[in-house]
Amino acid sequence: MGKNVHMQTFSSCTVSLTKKDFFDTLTPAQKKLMDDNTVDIKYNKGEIICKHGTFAPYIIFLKKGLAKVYLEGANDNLILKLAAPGSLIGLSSLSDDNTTYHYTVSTYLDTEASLINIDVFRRIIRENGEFASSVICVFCNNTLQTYGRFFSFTHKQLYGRLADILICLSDRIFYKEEFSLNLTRKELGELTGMTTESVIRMLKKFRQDDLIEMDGKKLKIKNYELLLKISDYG
Amino acid sequence: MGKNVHMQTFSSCTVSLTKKDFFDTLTPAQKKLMDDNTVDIKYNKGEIICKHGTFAPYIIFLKKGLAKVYLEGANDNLILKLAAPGSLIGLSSLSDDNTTYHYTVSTYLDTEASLINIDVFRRIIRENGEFASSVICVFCNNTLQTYGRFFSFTHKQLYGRLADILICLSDRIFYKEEFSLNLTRKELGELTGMTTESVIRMLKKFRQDDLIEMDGKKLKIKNYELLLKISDYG
DNA sequence: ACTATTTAATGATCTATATCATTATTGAGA
DNA sequence: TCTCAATAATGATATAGATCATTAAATAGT
Repeated sequence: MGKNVHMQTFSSCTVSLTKKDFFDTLTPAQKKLMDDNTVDIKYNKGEIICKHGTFAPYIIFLKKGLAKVYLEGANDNLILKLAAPGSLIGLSSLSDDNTTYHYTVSTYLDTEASLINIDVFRRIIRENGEFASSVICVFCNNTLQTYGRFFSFTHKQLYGRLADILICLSDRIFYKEEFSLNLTRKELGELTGMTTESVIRMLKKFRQDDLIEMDGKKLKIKNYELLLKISDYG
Repeated sequence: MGKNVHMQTFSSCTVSLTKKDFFDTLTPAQKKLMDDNTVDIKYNKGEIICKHGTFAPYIIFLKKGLAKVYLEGANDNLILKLAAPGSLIGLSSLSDDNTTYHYTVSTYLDTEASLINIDVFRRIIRENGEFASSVICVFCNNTLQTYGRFFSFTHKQLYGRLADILICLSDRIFYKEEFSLNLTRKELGELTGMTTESVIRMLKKFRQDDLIEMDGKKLKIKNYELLLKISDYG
């Protein structure tokens, strides 16, 4: 009976699950208002969508592709999360007193995004309680995810963190156990908080232990269960 | 000209600044509704206010005292933040599909809290856009703080993290440079993600370098500027 | 006031992971 | 097809910080 709530449930997975019905709470008038104040933009792989510290004129809704949300350090970045289609980016700029972007976002793949005027977004939050609740829901999910990631980073070691990410990529981004890895080892390192060299070594270990199979950019998870156990164990 | 936005601005400080006017957006009727569905409770030092995984009937508003919000690990905890008077706790349980507390909260000092019925809280969010915006604002601040902390944990070493916390205690909790340290070394360790022994060693180092002065539970910051530099440098 | 328990302090080791140095491989542009 | 730059791979070494072991001091309970 009941679900066992335990630290083991924390994962450093970085992707919130998609909310398809996010804009369904809008009235037709609000929908129109938003549409009139939104532009759709296509980005090539590797382009920057928004830059930490710049003024935030939009909330960004990711329609297609894949992006990383990160903090820039002196030498290395800290990836806060991967943004898959359905993600809202820039919500933390909704605060009235802090209207800049609080992270940099750039694309991994060719990406399409809707840029929604932030003042209109704010106005609709004030007008429409259901919509406001949805936004709060997104914040809740982001918060939980960040906490889980935080726990992983402080309590798991490299094996566990890398296992986390592989599971995350499989479960939440590519939706299958075999996928083409578009991330470099360096980027995997940024996602897991380890050096490139360590990523390489850990991946090798995983391959030797028959947990995964790699061929060029193709990666296949061979022993999902054990990988999950490694993620849990730390 | 302009403010230089840089990673150095990240701190592992754990306290959001107080929002005094949080409930000012409520109409008299909403204020009454909330009051009728709120109980005020006093907790002794060391008591648990809410436990990770239990159902969340309340949003907790901290009126007096000091509490820690943390995740329980097998051996050690991860303190997510310190809650000073003015803090709202349990907001992440507002999400409709996840109505449990996502962390444990216990008190450091004798503490007073208002427990606000969560359904009433939800209802008022839907009814009152201004209030919803304020809640979103709190989420924004929490998010920023968590990101900063995350950055510190992954990019700074022990010196920097301990410096962060001392500055935080001074600036945001006690509001002066000399204060009585109510936290044990173990708790400081949980706040900074290091072992008790390391806290002790770092504190000793700080004392030797004439950054701080300690006498029993009294702690005095002697060289605030340099401490800040250490926090920045990492 | 006296024991028992918790907390603090300190030194000696150990280890996970970073750092450094080098070579191999891949991919992109001319 | 060749060249240059980026990425990947691998071994050797260094180190921050954890872990372990012990003693000292402080706090609490009887």
